Amino acid sequence: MPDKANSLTIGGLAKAANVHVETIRYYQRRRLVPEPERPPGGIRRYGPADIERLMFVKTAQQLGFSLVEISDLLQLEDGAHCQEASALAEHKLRDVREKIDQLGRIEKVLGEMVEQCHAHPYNITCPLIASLHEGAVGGNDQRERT
Amino acid sequence: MPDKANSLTIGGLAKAANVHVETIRYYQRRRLVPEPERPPGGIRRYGPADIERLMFVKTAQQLGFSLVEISDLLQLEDGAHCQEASALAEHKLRDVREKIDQLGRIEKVLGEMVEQCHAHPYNITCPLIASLHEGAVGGNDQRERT
DNA sequence: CTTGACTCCGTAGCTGACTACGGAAGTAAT
DNA sequence: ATTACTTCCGTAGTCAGCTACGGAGTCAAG
Ligand SMILES: [Zn+2]
Ligand SMILES: [Zn+2]
Ligand SMILES: [Zn+2]
Ligand SMILES: [Zn+2]
Repeated sequence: MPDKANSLTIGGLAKAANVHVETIRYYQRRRLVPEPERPPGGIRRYGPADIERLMFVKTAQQLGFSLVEISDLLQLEDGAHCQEASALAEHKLRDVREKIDQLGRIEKVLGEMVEQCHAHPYNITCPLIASLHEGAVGGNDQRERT
Repeated sequence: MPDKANSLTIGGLAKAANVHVETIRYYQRRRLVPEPERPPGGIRRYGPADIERLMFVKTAQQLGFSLVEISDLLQLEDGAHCQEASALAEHKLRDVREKIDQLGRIEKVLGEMVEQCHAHPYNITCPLIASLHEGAVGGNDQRERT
């Protein structure tokens, strides 16, 4: 019964998964989603499995995985490679926590700057601008790779 | 006495401000830093003011300002445009807080996934992978412009 | 006066995740 | 059967913020 199940054209699939057609094609080129055979001179059809796959990608992406990392995750899709999957997820978790820390520092500095700015008397130099001259944020610079 | 004050070549300036030479040139092209005149057929010289300016840019950048926003800030460098400067900073502060919120949500989901993964019995499908299939993160999607 | 480091300048490449464009061919509705 | 929408496919462009390359000119030391 693949006739009624795989009934979507790429446009329908795009709507169903809430992505653009070009995004699907892009994912196909990157081998993130499979590209079904096409009946010679005809049009490819897609079904629920393809929708699911696209949503997997999008969900992982919202969790901060890059497309490269997502194709790694897809290698583990059988659910049997718990070890590797959780290693990836833990790594991401560390990354996310680092970002939160850094942003917290930034928030503090920016918040103080804004506060000073609101508090300062009318005719002296704006302390917000002044603190940009002084150098403000402490914290790690280098971005990690992968 | 500009002779001894403006004594750095672009390489020295780069070292003093801890950026790459090419970055300085790039900033010059973007008009973020001034490009001093060059004695015909000679070499440009830089001084402390140029170091300061570069550090201003780098500091603002660490606070999450884009180069475009930084050139806006530089328009306000006289310290007299308190209103506009604090508006920019407050906007950034909102952006930073939004990012922190979103990352917090992600941290929660990822953390739960990892935990489940560590807890699940040995021979069933890894729940981490399973939750990627279900769709996980709630929260705003659309990225703002500017 | 040669060597070697550095400057100047323009242009091109990189990363990541798309987005746009253009022409041909298939498909659906009237 | 004509029109209008899609699909297919490849290539190229976008955004930010650099980074690399290559050839010519300049400068200071030895
Ligand atoms: Zn102020
Ligand atoms: Zn990482
Ligand atoms: Zn698991
Ligand atoms: Zn904003």
